[in-house]
Amino acid sequence: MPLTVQPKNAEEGLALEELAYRRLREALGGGAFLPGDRLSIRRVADALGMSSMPARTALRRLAAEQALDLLPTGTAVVPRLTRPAFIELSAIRAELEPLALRLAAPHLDGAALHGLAAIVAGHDEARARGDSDAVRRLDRDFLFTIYRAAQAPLLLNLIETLWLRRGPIFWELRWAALAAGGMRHAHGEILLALRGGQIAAASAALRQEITDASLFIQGAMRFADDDAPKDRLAALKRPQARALGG
Amino acid sequence: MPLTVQPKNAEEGLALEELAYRRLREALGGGAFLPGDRLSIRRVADALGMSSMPARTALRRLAAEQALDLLPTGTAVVPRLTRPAFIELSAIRAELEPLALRLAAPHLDGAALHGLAAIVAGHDEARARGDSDAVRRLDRDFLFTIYRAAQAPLLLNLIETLWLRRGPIFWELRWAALAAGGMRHAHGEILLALRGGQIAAASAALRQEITDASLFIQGAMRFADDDAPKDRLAALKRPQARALGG
DNA sequence: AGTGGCATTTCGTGATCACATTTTTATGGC
DNA sequence: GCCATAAAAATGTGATCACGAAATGCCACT
Repeated sequence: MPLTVQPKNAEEGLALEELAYRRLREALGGGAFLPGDRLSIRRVADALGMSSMPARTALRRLAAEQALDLLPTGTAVVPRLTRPAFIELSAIRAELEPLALRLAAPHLDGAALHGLAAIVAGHDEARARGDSDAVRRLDRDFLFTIYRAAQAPLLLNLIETLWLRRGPIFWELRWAALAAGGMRHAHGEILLALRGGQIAAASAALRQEITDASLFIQGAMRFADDDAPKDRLAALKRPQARALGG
Repeated sequence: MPLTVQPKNAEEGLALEELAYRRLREALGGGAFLPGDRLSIRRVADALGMSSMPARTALRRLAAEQALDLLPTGTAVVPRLTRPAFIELSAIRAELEPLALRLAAPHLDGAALHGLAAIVAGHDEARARGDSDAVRRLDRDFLFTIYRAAQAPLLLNLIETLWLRRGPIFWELRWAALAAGGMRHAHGEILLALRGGQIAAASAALRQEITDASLFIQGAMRFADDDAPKDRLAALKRPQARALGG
């Protein structure tokens, strides 16, 4: 992941398919789409100013990575997580991310720990400012700085995919994210354990954080399947409610 | 209205891309290719009797699933696991597969346990016969019967992907697989624990099996990175060593 | 106004082609 | 015999098009 951001120059020499893929991936992770949105090949191609081919390939790639779902007709759609799917996703994260932390721990030298401390400090400051975007970004930075240190490319890729798939439902929770200020912030605790060489404790704290966040979201979120039955009946009477059309 | 034409056989009504994908996936899992083999779009398309488009899409899909690697030029290549990559893969499996077992345990009723017992019995018989292919297949059946019972589609998909990626190196180990007869066979132990409702014990046994198998393979296998330096020198003197498959 | 049926638009799939780059093979010089 | 070099074959990418299926919109009819 490039640290320096130079979109124009960076995108200039890229293959079109790679450009489309990155744009779509960024849009997905950034909450540009809502769960249920349909992304047709031609519309994406038009929006990106390219022919169908690169857009098609990019959409298929994201679908293969589980970042998009495919309708039976082949149309790509932003995943609409059901409650069981979200629980499953959280359970997988609760296994893989502590694993990544344990793998990373031996590689975290003083400089790396110092960098993590800076992230935590920045996070606390951002939270004091009420800058929820910065909080979220720094939360992510803290964890992925650790995961990258694991030097486990396959595992890192899996975790990124899981986050990407969780992305859309998180952005629908933008309102709840503010309330999440009351959620226990475990990164300081994790950092402390890492500093002390207590790898198992750090791993357990991370697992606990993931589990807690999952429970919080399960409580705060109304999932697609939760209200589906009654909504279907309601939709018969009031055809507007929330069409899934794009 | 007929949604799609009823296929005469399983492959008849299939979209070409799906057919290519399944054929390639089956070939990969079945050991038809060797690590390092290059699969070019046109050659695959020719072999399957279709145009480039479906073959291209199928190869890209497998690459996105990490079942194939891509050279910088875009050519697909059967993954050549290095030792660190294999260790990483095993570590991920050691987390995810026990998780799947724990999720599956509540759903394993008497009939399911009976089916598992039949698989174990068949496995023991096949091992007595020296039928290593059947042993391998029943080993896989035993585990995936459990994993499917977890009713966790995302997790199942991840595990399948990991197995697919591990596939090629396993088939290079065909010779060693026979010697693996001495490897502890933990499935009976797992089944016993499941029968007794000892989920944690079953999970631990599965994790131990994965770890043991990983260590065995690490000992028996010469990985790509292990002998790369000297082999490159040898290849300069004997240019034939191993031609790329087609 | 509600409804059934039909036309239009949109969509994914797959074929074919041009183009630039890479990889392989043949060639010639040492 | 060995290696650099050029010719040739192979390869990935992306554009464009045709085709059938699906979704949408429209309008006449009741």
